[in-house]
Amino acid sequence: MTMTTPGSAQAKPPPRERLLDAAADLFYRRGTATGVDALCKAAGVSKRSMYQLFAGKDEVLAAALERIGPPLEAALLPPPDAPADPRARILYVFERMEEAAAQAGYHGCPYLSAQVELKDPAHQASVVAARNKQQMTAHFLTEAERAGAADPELVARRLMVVYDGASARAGIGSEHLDGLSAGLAALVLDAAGITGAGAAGSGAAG
Amino acid sequence: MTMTTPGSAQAKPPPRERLLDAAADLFYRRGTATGVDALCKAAGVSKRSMYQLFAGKDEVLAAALERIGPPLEAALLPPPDAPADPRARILYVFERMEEAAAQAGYHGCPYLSAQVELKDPAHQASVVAARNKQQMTAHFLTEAERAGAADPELVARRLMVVYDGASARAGIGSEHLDGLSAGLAALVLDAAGITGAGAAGSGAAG
DNA sequence: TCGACTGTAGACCGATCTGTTTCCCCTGTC
DNA sequence: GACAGGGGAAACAGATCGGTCTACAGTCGA
Repeated sequence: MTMTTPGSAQAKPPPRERLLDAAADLFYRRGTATGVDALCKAAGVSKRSMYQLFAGKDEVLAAALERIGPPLEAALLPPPDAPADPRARILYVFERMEEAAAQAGYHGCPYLSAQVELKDPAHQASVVAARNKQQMTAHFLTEAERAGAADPELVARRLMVVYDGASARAGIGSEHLDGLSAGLAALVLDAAGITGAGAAGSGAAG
Repeated sequence: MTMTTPGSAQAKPPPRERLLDAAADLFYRRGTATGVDALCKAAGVSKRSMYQLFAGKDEVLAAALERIGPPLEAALLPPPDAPADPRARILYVFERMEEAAAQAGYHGCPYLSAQVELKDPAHQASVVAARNKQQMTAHFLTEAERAGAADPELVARRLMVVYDGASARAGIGSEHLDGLSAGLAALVLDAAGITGAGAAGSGAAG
């Protein structure tokens, strides 16, 4: 076996990872119109290497969106062993998103941004984005089912609308969300009869 | 007076209007990355004329976003003399938006798309977009105040989140919204105690 | 020391980008 | 008919686009 992966974690990761990291960062901050020259320069990778590792820019974009999936889920979704309360496990997502949205440099959900920018739902990066967003929908759906909601799919769809709307508005700087999305999500849960562990029902005031 | 504006409404509008119409269409359908060559060709206007009428592409984009404001408001906001019921005047917006979103070629709110694509809130087109979106917020705020809501600004902010989230998800083809946004808006109004003209209060089921 | 291999640097290609300029037709006025 | 001006067609410029290719430096095992 050739030592393509150095045994001791030394200076920098291999070109492929450097490319994906730079792509996730640049495409998110500056948009998918960022050129491959800028991308390769930021990654410290030659274009020759990039085109050996990927078929083209679109594939790099799709792979970068794929790559940020696990860390994004880890940051937004509650760990499987955390609180068992479905309501808490749903509101958790909105609380983490609002925390992220309060940071400087937040530009909304990277999947939604990519889909809006590309406009073509058939683009491979759009497909990856849609698939990853589906995981959050699945989380909402699972918890709504666990909570015994009458129409868990409606709950999940409503929560996704709240999530995308709030993150988008925060991402373009039009909204500061001090609990706005969490309050809206709580409203959705109240209407579905998904109450907290031992809490009472419809107490959320307008 | 030279006959720059022909007295009789003949074949085609002047170059400026043709440019703005083509810009609104192309930038919305293909994104703001559309080139000026394609724009001028679609408008039937020479680049020479375009750069005489506008300082550059960015100014054309901003002017095009400005131009679509009045017709968009006319299509989405209830006419001032229509129903006096604040709840109906709010839900009206979501019903019109869902109708538009059901049409082929819908790609979400053009203002939000532009802001997401440009990413720079200081871009003149982003400023125009933000100003125009503010008018819908003002409509929601006015009606929430008229309805005597305890926190009309919160109601307006929540409604904008629902509006942007639903239109964005419909625009990228991830959602079909059969009353989804209107139901969510109704939930917001219920929580704020904004009931219909003679209707009862909190009947919306999850 | 010698390939074999990997990866960087960067020239290069044709196409396209924004923006400028030239040329010329067409129309209205005198 | 002469002429002024608006505006379309298109060449042009310099930069950048996505993508290909050559040249060379470093590192490995033998």
